[in-house]
Amino acid sequence: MGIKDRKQREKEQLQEHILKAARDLFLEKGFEDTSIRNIADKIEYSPGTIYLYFKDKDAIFHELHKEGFQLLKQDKFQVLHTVTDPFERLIAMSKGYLEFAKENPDYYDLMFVITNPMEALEDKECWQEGQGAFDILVQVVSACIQEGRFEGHNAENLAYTIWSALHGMVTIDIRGRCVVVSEGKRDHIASIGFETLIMLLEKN
Amino acid sequence: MGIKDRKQREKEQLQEHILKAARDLFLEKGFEDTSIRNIADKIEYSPGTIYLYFKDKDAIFHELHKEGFQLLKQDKFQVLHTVTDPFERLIAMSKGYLEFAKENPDYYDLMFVITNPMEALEDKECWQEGQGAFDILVQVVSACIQEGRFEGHNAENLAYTIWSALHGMVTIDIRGRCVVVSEGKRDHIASIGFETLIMLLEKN
DNA sequence: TTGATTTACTGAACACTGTTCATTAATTTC
DNA sequence: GAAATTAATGAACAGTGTTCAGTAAATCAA
Repeated sequence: MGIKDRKQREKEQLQEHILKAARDLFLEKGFEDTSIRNIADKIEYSPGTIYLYFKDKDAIFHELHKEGFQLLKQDKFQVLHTVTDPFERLIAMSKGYLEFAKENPDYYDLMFVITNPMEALEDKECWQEGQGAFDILVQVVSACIQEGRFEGHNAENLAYTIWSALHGMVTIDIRGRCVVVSEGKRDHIASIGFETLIMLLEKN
Repeated sequence: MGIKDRKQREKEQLQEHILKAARDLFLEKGFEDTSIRNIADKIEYSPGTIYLYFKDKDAIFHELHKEGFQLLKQDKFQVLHTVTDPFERLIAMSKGYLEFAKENPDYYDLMFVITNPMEALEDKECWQEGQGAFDILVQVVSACIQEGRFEGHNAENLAYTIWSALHGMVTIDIRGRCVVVSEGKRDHIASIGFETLIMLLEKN
């Protein structure tokens, strides 16, 4: 009976259609200005229909948040395998992370700042997407330590601290708090911060 | 003519009354769940009245955001004058910053993460409250450099990087992203990060 | 082919949100 | 006491996420 198969296909197609509309609106107008009614208007369905395909608004943006992590992996973390030296890999990973944030500020906000998509986690102790990315960082730091770097440091602790620094730079920027740094540096302050962080790490 | 004086006083009293209600609700239920109508209900005035005393919701929360900075200064930065050694002062300041965030997560969110209060800046290039705090940090780092520490580093750049690290730790926590660190460390991970950061700085 | 059943979708309704503004009430001035 | 100023109201506007009774179409069984 192929009818059920077709129905299933159609259901997935409309779900993907909703997601595409949500993504387009989100990347154009941001999270706050993307409403269920906007999405419904765009795909020419009634608002109620959205709820037949997604539990609520958070579920939609959780899906987009997952997309963000896929993009980060594909665009920035994939190439890390080609960098053999652990410390070089750490540098490349940090740089890629900052590049991703610069190129996709809205996705970054959704992935690491906005609380809504986290509400859609079935198990709130288990944030797979973030865990995957963090584990890679811990691995890289671990490899550095095994090479004799970062004496006296614990891999997870140091990974967390490096992540914090990078995350801090990005959020200071995307949440409009970088006006405190002198005007000449302001628009590339994350790069400066990155260089400074590497300097700090090199002497450890 | 004392009538104008009294009227002025009454106006300021109601303004303060509105602010108190807003503060109470905000600290109890957070930014998102505090509405103009909530505030109006609490002080037993109509919603329209609020707009006779504040331009809009952002203006109210900009005022609370300012309060947060006063609190940070009084509670955590005031005592720094007693710490004479520059590096010790840098450590004390960082620790105070993290303490403030832990004790006042909602205020922190308003001061450094939520974009709304920034919309109420008359000149968006000039964020006085943040600037004041950042300048103190730059001063402290500067004093360390003058003492011979942090060779090859620029004061503002390093201050920004340290701030980023601390800010990153706080926001990872308050925006629910610290679930990626192993369970045993999770609830005091900012302290661990702080120690790690100090270790990094000590070798520079 | 017809009738019963399942499925898909609608759009009005609910309880909210920030904000505005004509109207009303009180106070102050002349 | 009348006029003018000031303060406060609350309904109205345009929006939000979400639900659900009702409708229409598609599928199934006889």
